[in-house]
Amino acid sequence: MATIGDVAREAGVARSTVSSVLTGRKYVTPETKARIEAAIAALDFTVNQGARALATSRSMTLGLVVRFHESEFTPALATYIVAVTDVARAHGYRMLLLTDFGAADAVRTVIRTRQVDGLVLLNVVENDVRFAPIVDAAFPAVLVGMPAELSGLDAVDLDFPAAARTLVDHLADAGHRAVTFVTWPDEVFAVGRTYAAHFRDACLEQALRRRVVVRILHAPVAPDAVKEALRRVLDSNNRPTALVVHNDAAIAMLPFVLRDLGLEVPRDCSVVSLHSAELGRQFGIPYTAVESQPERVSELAVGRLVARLLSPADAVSTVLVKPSLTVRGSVACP
Amino acid sequence: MATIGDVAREAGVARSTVSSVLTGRKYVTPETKARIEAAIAALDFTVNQGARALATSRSMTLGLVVRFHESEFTPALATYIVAVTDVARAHGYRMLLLTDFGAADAVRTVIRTRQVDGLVLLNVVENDVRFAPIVDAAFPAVLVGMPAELSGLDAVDLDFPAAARTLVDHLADAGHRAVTFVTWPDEVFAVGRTYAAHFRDACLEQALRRRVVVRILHAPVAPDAVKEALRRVLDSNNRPTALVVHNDAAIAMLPFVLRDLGLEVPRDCSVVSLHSAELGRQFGIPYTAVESQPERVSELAVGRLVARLLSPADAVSTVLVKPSLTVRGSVACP
DNA sequence: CTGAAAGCGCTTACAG
DNA sequence: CTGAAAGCGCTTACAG
Repeated sequence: MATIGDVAREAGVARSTVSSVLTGRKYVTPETKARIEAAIAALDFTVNQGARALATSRSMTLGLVVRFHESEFTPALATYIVAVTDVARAHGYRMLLLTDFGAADAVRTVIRTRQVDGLVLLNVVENDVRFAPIVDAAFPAVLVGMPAELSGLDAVDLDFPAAARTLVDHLADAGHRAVTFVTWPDEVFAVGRTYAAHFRDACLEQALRRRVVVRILHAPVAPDAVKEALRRVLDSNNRPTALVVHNDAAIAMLPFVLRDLGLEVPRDCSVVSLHSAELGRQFGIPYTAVESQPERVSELAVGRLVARLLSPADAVSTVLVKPSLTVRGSVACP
Repeated sequence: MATIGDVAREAGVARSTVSSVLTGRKYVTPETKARIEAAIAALDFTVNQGARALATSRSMTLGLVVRFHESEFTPALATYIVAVTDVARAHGYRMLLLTDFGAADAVRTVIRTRQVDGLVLLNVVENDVRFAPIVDAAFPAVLVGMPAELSGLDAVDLDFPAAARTLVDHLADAGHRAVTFVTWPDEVFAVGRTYAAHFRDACLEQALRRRVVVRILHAPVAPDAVKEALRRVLDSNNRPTALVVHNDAAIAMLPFVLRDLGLEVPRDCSVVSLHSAELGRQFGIPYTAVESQPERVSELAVGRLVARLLSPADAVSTVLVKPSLTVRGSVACP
């Protein structure tokens, strides 16, 4: 493996001059530069990133901290992982993957060993154990998902309250007055998934405002259990005229249940949903919906983190991605 | 951030002695060792991995090369990413995530910049463009998935031929003589997914051996298209008595189609499948099946790579994970 | 058993 | 504009 010294010798200059053209931080006469570039090409030289990191004390690497909660339904995780990594590379950063191994300790260790310049946290919960070591070390980080109010960290997420209002309005505008809101199981709220709570709160508020009566169903995510829960709602005498669904498992299973019961959308029941874009695409979920925007969220999150690395004193910010409604004709007048 | 020099000063020893207790490669008297450990604790010292990597020329980092093929159906990708990373950590390795950016160049660059000690390739295809730079550099790597015969690289995968034989036998044993084999669309074969071809070949061979007549359906993966394709097969006069499905999109949509047509499994049609464990779990796919084993495959793959890092001269090996059949009562006598 | 020295491959003031 | 020197934080022969 050629080193910067080999290149310098080949080009007949000092190592520091080679370094100048590598970093581009210093003017080098075109002729010298050309000679150095020729030497680099001839020797097939590539800078040793580790050595550079040691010299600059910047690793040009970000850490992606992923957590897995068994109780959840997250086929969309890969989309975020890949999107975040792609965006990071576009900014010139590599991505170190940190899976959960006693999350708080993992974060503490990676910060202290100086392996990464900043952290991206996926699957954030309200009072995430990963926050403390980051805040303690005043380490640059960005959250994908909303924390509780005062985490002191940058965060990016879909605007779940706005999404809820959009969906409720869509139903209210069509004349619905009694809807069932299918949301996540209690555990999801309990572990502090703010997307669940924020969506629910906004949904109920907007319903009140629009004079829509809402019943809440905390549906499980296990396939059979969620079907059974949906069946009970749809097979009753006072069937709601519409469903607002915020539960990926439920929306994936809903078509089965509807067919079982011989119900048609929107004739017998209107449906709107908020679900992951990935799920929607792969299962062709045919309902009017707001879908997650993993690419957009990832782009903004990494962009924020990179900006903070450049100016650490920036004020902490929270960015909410505007939801967009895709109308698919699953809503009719009741 | 405390350095090894700070620790040495605090403990009143030389830096090299501190290094000896850090690496554990040299005997140090218990008293000195205790003093050094106390100093490490007092200063909250953690070794700078980059500096260590530079000194040892081993990064203790593996690269995970992920490719995305739009045409595919891979909600299971995250499972592999997380599993591989977990296993690597258990072996003391960090994981650098490399998403596709002109795959061959990406691999070449990461090898030359010495950022990783070895590579794990996910989503391998038959004549993967990522092979050449690895073989050229004689770089340690392991493939998750089967390459064409002579890649010269270690590989680990589910034993797809054995899985095919198991499923065909299961149907043949129950007396089925005319089955339809639902497989991946042509593109999947065309891009060189060996799992598709290996399964198909073994399926057809075993059917011949067991005197089962097989019709082949290359089903698309788009939700509506795959439903339509299944509908045509199941709604015909000469409906097969059983289905062998190897196509995650098809198996996910099959229950819809069956209910639409008012068909019951196994009364009207038997079903066996090979699909991803992730899909099976999240959608509760109710059919007798062989499921992918992401954890097991990941464990063996990383284990193989780590072993090769220790003894680079080992013979190249191909490991096939034995499939296991989960019987769920979706097969009856025709 | 311990320590002084050299070196891993870079970058960055600082002279010239 | 170019180069010699020091330094980033470790490890590893090699003396003692």
